[in-house]
Amino acid sequence: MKLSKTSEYALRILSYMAKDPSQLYTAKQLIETLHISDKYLRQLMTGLTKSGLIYSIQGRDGGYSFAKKPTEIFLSDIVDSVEGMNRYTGCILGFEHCSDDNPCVMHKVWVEARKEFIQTFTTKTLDKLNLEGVNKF
Amino acid sequence: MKLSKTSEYALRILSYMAKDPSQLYTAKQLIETLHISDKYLRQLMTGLTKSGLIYSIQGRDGGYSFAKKPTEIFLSDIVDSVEGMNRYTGCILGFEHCSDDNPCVMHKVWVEARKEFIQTFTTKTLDKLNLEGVNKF
DNA sequence: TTAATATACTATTATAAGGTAGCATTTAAC
DNA sequence: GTTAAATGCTACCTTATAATAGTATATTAA
Ligand code: SF4
Ligand code: SF4
Repeated sequence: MKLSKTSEYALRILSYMAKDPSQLYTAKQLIETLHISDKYLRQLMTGLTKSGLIYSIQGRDGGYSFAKKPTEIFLSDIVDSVEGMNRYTGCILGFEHCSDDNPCVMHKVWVEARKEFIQTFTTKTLDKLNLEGVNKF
Repeated sequence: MKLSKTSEYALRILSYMAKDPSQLYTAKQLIETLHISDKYLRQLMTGLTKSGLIYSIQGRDGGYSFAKKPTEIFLSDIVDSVEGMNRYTGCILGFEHCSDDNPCVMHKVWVEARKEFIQTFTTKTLDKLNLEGVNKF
């Protein structure tokens, strides 16, 4: 139930941007606000750009802004675009080949807990987050 | 929603042992059955022994067996004994200081999903796993 | 008492994730 | 054009996790 730093960063960045989705954000601004290391954030932003969630404008007065509306971006899209959601939705015991037909001892117990997790990430879009009145990113 | 290898191993080992809880298992036997690397498994077993979930008998004809009954071992006890459950129950965005009073934008959404996860690990004991008819460890 | 077969301990190595550095490229203002 | 300010790329470094190696210790059977 822990995400990688990479996914943490991506969620923090995009949820911050979602507060004012039409704005153009520079890397510098994001770094100072979110305290994420410079080059690592830029790598992530390039990735998010390539996957089509945001677009980037190079050159002077450049920056990043949403390519899709926050209402169209599911939390799972964000994780998918930086590392792949299947890293978290797969088997809790690390087995490769799993199914309801050939389960391990934990399957039943695990599937129940996982359901809620997957549900949350695949049905909640960025705008559904508690963006109003919160300033913690 | 992914556990470390360390926790994966601990769960696999103990759930395997729980099929026949009175038996004494040698490290060799566990390694061959579960395909976990030799020395790493032994380190884990030593840790599980020190935390009181199992006991070890040294010397010839030695091995490991349960110190507590599977009915008394919660899944969270297992994770706790090898690395600490708080690694998974903390903040999904990685913040240190969090509360319902000072939440981030994801808190509400996150807490719902986390609830089920914590519930599962803190209320299910080893014997509640699907031990019958399953041979995948 | 000796040999065989276990676990315990500690130091080292390997791998993957996260973070850094430097330079290239793009664009707008002047 | 030149310069300033932004993103893009690639190679390298650091840290934490996982895996391994070697040796010490414990116990039992012959
Ligand atoms: S059966 Fe389910 S819980 Fe067990 S290893 Fe497969 S996916 Fe994981
Ligand atoms: S408010 Fe909740 S979700 Fe947000 S950082 Fe804190 S614990 Fe995590």
